Amino acid sequence: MAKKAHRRERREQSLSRDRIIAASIQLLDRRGERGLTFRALSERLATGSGAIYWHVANKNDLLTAACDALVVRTMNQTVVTTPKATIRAVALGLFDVIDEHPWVGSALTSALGLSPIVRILERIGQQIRALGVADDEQWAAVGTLMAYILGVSRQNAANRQLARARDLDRSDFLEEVSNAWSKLDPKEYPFVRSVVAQIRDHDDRVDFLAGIDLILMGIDSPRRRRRPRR
Amino acid sequence: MAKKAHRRERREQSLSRDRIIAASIQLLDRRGERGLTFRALSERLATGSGAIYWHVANKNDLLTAACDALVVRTMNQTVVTTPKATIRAVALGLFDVIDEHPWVGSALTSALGLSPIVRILERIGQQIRALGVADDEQWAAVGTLMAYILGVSRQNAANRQLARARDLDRSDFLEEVSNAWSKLDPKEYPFVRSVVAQIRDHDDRVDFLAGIDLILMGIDSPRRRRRPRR
DNA sequence: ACCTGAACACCGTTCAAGT
DNA sequence: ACCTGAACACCGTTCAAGT
Repeated sequence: MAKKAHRRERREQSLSRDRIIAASIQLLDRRGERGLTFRALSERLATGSGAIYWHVANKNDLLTAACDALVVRTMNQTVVTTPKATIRAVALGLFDVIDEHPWVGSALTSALGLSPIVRILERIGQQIRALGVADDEQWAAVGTLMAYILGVSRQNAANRQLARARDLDRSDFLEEVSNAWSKLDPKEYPFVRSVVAQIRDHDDRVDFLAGIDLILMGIDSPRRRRRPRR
Repeated sequence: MAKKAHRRERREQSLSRDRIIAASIQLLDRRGERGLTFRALSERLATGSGAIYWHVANKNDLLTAACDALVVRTMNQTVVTTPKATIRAVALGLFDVIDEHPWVGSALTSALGLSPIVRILERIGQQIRALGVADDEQWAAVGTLMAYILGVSRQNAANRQLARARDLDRSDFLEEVSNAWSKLDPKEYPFVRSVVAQIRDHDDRVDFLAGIDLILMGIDSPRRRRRPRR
């Protein structure tokens, strides 16, 4: 008599950091942020939960690594042309990854000085330099763009997740939001009520790029008080 | 013989949503995001964990409510003067609350259409209107500012938390980041390496306001191609 | 109407023990 | 060196039962 009636078939590939990260991305995509679990992961990888800790420090490390993998992929996909076009491409690339993988948005906050953020800073920074922005203003410019890109992308992703959680598609969701906003007290919320119409049929990606252009315009326009003649 | 040797003294005040929210804020401030627990909360409020569910739908509801309480307070504290000054004041107010209560940053993402976000949109929107921005461009302007404010504040808060977790003060933390960045490959990371010096002695609040001004400049500057003469 | 607290179905992380 | 899986110390949420 065999010791175990039906032993689990052993995984064919041996465990590795990369395989763990790939499985994590799948889990996060398919089941959301709360779907990434050491139990779910070890089941999917046909291993013990403790084995994962041999390749990965902890859950946070795992999340950052998954994030970084996607950021690297995105950066490699954007072609470098003129500075402004490149900035737009990087921005849109990040917007789209976060739209597709909403968990990237929240994970990306975690640590300045950590690789995914640094990669993005570098990419944008090089373009800001190419634009001829003064040395001592480069940091502010890059920081502003960075904050904007992550800020909008994250908010967009949050909305999508909210919609998905309630089984609504994009337009149903916007419908619901604009309905809720229409019911606000017009005395207390005149502005929000006045943009209800705009909310309903706006295009997130277009708005996003409009904001980028707004910031690029600010970067380009003369600092200080008076405008130098051209 | 008494049934219980030392019965727990009963709370003097009866439970209420407000008291629960106040206690949650304290817990979040003192012990961080992971310190908000129904068990910790019920102990602090001298009640059963289930009792809290009578006043609050679930943990997410609780988090949003705590968030909203602080946003309301902040909005009430900012004085309205000129449009741009008001925008700066609102922005700085939010920056500071999030700096002081880092968990507000992450909780604020959650839901468009939910009160704290709507409150902020309204406040900024009214100023954008007062600036005379065209109707169909107001939404983009407000959205950009909003994303920027939340984006930077959140990143700042994340850094502070990271520093606190490692028992470093601000300058030690920046020291560490700039050290790490100095070690990056200069061929791969020329930009990041060139701004290492700026990172070390920059003032977050000043940079933050510089970004706001950058965006306000963009909002003010003529759209389309050509500049109208003044 | 409001509160209690045990019970349920989960977590991340550790670690002695195996190969 | 790498893996196993039980054990530990937690979670959020529910719910019969109490007042």
